[in-house]
Amino acid sequence: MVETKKISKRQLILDEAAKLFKDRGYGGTSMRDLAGQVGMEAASMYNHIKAKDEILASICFRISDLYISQLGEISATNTSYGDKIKALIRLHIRLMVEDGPAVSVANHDWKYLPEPKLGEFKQARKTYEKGFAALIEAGIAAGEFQPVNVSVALFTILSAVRWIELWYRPGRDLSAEELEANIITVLLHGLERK
Amino acid sequence: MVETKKISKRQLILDEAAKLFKDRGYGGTSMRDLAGQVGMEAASMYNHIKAKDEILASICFRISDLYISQLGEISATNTSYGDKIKALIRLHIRLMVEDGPAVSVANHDWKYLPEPKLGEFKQARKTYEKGFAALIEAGIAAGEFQPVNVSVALFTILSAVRWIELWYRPGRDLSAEELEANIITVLLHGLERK
DNA sequence: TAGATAAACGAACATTTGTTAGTTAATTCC
DNA sequence: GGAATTAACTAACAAATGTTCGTTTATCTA
Repeated sequence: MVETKKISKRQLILDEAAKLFKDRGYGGTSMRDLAGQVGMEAASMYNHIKAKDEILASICFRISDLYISQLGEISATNTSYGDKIKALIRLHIRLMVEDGPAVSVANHDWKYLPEPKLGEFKQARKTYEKGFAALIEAGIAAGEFQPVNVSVALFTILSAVRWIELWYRPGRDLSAEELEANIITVLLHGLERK
Repeated sequence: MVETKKISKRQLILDEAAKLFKDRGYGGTSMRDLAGQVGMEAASMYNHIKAKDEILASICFRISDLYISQLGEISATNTSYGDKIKALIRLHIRLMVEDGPAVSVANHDWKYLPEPKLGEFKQARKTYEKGFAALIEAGIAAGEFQPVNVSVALFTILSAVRWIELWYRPGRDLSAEELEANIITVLLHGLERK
């Protein structure tokens, strides 16, 4: 038997769902829309998934798990806090470029998760933010960073990389590497000349 | 006749709509939900508004008009480019704090505008971004700013202030003024110590 | 090859959606 | 005070929603 289906039908549904959710939003995407994109009838999809909101949950938690595990690895490295922050910024950019639609859904449509999934996701996000903030705080304590409000710095960084999804298209005049370098310059060194 | 209704019923509908759209999204908010919040039946609202998407358009264009007119004023002032950028950052923060729900809707739900409104809004946004980018470019040319990619700087700044909506609550331990000062520090001077 | 499982289908379901129609009560105008 | 306008209501609409049902077709297993 030839190995033609490298990707499961379920994964195909999740991938197409991420694209549609990103473009039209969760509520704006009907199961019939999605089925049309996948190439089957809406009813047939229920052989592979349990419900519409299970699709959403699958996408969101895959991304949040990824972020949290990566944060753990980066925190544990033996480098300066500046380097850790840079690594995190690079992680965000890389994930956005490589897994754009899913990241976008995890950023915007998570609020349509039904309880108790909603609470779990919020907690996961908080865990990530806490870990990120701890690095900034330690960097300030070590004298590496300016004594700026930690929450403000955290969200400024998080949102700066989040915007990429709405703007960056692979194959723009800017490579992913240049994108990283420029964002890091602005965030870590500032726009104004010293 | 006593002057009790300082605010029109239409404006009340628009205000409540902005809050609901922000929380549940445009598609996630039904006209019956909105009517319940306003305090009348769904059908009654059609005495004050033409259609659901007209509500969305009203909110979005009020905000975009505001931004564009303010950008014009700030551009025309006789100050350094650093000061102009700071003024714009302050404008974003102030609008977000004072008119949060509407700004949030203009940031997220504009994509559900039907044509031709959608095209008009996109153009308005592009106009604003062009004007903002021109200031950054001029600042670089004048030697005030680092020679960073203009688009990256633009979107890093725009998204940094956009994040406030999801995080800042008036009456937090941080005042609006401190918020401004901290964000400007991070964006213009950078996180790292010089 | 026979039987079992997986995966597709069309049809129908109960709700919910935005909106309109027709009507009635309140307010304003002359 | 009568007429006209405004703004509210109930009822209903057609369309779209997520999902289930029973059935058929394809695929794998023994």
